Amino acid sequence: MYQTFENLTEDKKKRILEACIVEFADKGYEKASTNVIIKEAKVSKGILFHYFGNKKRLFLYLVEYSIKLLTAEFRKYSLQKSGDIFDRIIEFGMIKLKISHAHPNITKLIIHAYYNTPEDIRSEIQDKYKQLSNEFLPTIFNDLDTSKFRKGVNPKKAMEIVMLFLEALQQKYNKEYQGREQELLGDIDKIMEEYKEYIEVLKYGIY
Amino acid sequence: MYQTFENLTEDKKKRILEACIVEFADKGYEKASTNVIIKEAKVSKGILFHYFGNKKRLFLYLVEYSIKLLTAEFRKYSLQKSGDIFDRIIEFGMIKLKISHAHPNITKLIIHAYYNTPEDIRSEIQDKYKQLSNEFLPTIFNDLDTSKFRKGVNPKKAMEIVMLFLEALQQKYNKEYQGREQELLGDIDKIMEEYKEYIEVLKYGIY
Amino acid sequence: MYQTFENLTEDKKKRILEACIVEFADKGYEKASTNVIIKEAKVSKGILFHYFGNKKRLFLYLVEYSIKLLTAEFRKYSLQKSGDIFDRIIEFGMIKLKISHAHPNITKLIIHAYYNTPEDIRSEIQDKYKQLSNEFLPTIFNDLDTSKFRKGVNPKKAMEIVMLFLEALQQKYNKEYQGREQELLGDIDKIMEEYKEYIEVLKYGIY
Amino acid sequence: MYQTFENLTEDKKKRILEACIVEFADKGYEKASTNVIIKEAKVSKGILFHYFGNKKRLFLYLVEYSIKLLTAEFRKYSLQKSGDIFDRIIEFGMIKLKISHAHPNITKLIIHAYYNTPEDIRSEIQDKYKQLSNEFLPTIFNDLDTSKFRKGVNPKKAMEIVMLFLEALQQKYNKEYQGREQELLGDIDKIMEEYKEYIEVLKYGIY
DNA sequence: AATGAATGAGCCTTCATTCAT
DNA sequence: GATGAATGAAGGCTCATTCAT
Repeated sequence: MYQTFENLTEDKKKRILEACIVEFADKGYEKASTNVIIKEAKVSKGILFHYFGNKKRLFLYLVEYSIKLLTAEFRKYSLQKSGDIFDRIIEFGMIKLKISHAHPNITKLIIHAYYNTPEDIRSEIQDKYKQLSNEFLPTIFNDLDTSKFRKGVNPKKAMEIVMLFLEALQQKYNKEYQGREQELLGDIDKIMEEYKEYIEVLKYGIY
Repeated sequence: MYQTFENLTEDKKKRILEACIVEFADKGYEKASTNVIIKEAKVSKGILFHYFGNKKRLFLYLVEYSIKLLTAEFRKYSLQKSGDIFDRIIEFGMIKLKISHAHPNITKLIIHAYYNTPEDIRSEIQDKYKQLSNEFLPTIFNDLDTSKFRKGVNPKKAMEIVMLFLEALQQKYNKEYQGREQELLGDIDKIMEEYKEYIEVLKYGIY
Repeated sequence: MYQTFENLTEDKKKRILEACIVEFADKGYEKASTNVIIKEAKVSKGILFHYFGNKKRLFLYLVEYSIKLLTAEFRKYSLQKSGDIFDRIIEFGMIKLKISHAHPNITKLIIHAYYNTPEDIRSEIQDKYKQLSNEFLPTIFNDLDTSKFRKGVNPKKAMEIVMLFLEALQQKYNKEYQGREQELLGDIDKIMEEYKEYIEVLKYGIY
Repeated sequence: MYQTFENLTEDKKKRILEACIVEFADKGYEKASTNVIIKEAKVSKGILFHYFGNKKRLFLYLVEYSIKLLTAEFRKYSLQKSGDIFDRIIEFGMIKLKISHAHPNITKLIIHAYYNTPEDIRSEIQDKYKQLSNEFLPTIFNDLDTSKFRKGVNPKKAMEIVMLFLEALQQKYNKEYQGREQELLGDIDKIMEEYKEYIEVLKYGIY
């Protein structure tokens, strides 16, 4: 599957991928138009479907591609294996923000795919997301030093709270900067400050 | 705006609203079809556009209507003004769940509108959401008894954390029950249990 | 169903019907193109589907229309109620030929529909054909005078033979004149001669 | 023409032929897809067109091949040269049925080709059919013992009637079993019984 | 000889919106 | 106010055929 596409010259592959990602990131799955894509990528109608079969599979491919790319990006930043869990979390959040900013369209596409998954590829997409968290959550929570936790605090629940909270925070920023993503870069310092402040409260609560 | 529609007989208004809400809740903004709506509502094509101008303004109207309706529902449950903030939050969550269940389509539409806002009415929709939270957040956080808060905990930030967390939790459940909303009812007790457990950890952290 | 179309002005209806019939008669169901039809009929894409829903239903409508038209044509020639069965059959065959010639495209469409029925409207089309034969076969075989039949000849089987034979003959001519229908007119006398000769043999056999 | 194909290894030839026959028999000429064929036959797109030029010539080749195959099959059953003509005809019908059943796809393809010939190879296909009947009709009608014929019966016309009738009968069964060809096998005895009965009437008529 | 990537016209159908009545 | 016929661009997708390799 997708073999034909993978074998293309780097240049053409890039042209097509870029056109697809921009279109899907911009319009979301339903409104994205294969016509716009082929025009932008300067390829024929037939060949797009020759590569990807149909729109759904194309989208699935893009999600997969995006996740792989983001994964690779994450790997570049090797998290400190030791240290305080909240320090790690803060670091993790910063990395996330940086990557988001380096690949705004990929990020947009991924977010879109997460919240508006086309019904009949939902499970496949969810699997891919699960893989992603399976790889990175352990990195964060491994060797968790629970000795500092207050008595009566269930470590598992505590970490779930932290994760849910991080997600909500990310989303808050996504919504806030929707349509003016470029401004996010300028505000990164401010954001990180706020971010740390939040974490500080959580940390204070759990320790 | 919408005046002609508002002046309709209660019966016709209801028929149209119901048809619209079901369709938009079911298919989302993009895929919702005005054809389906007019067929279901038994009105003519022309009149729908006469009332609402275009699909976008129709959707905007529905969002407004839904928010008003949910607001009214919330007002029925007058939160205890005093008492522990976390007790209030738990109560708030329960009310939310109950209302969600009493108006599943309205809830669906509202969630959809929040996450997939059509670009050119985004700010208008976001305004409406802001009004909503402006009315209810104070209800929860008013007369906040911060005396129990641990020293060094910024009450405002603490409450923001709680709110963000609640939102994330809601979303977690939305995703979990996507496509099988009816099962949520049966699981309500389990959900409330988990909900309380989470809150307990947060509470423990802040007090 | 089809009401909207039926209410059109005679002129427009005719234009559309003509375009449809020519296209379907010419190309058959699968290859007939709605694009060609709308271009020929000078109507918009949307309106064709507004009238008929989809290609299949359009075809079904045309079959129905054609059968009605042919039926009406047949009725104009009131078969002599009495007289020898074979005389009636010969007359019937002549009428058939004449009508075929007066409405070559309708005939073509009908034949096509009979032998290449699109799978999922097959039963509906077959029903319509059954109605047709239900109306006219009795006209021929009513008050059948079997007194002249040779002993041992099962009248029902004999008539079945005659009918099957007539059909085969019709088909033989259809195939023979395929693509040069206009020449059939010139050959009608010759054909009728041959036709009578065949019937004569059958008659001779049965009496 | 077709030389390159004929020179292929038996195995590859068979693979291609089988794939083509199944596809054309199943879908008919128009809807048959060369894509399906090459996938099934495991050959490249280019080579199929290299062998056969285009879809039409491919189909023509298949018709030719099928007719040759059926011819060969017929030859295996050498009709009794003498004996009553109607006995021969009954035997002929039985052979036809048996062969049909032994090669259902070939039969289907041939029937389709007969009734839905693509316009611009129509005459070529009709020629091939003519060859077929030219070979076998004499087999049946040779040494026709007309002594038993009733006076006044033109033997040639009589035989034409019989042939036309046989064709009509075949077609009647084709239509009857359209879409449930496999059931024909179970009904073969019943069919042969009916077949004989019809012939009996004809025979009775002519003798 | 053999491959299969590439083409682009064509397919049927849906859509929000307009406008004469 | 109310109707619904009419528009035609756009949708995803398929197809036989070509051609560089």
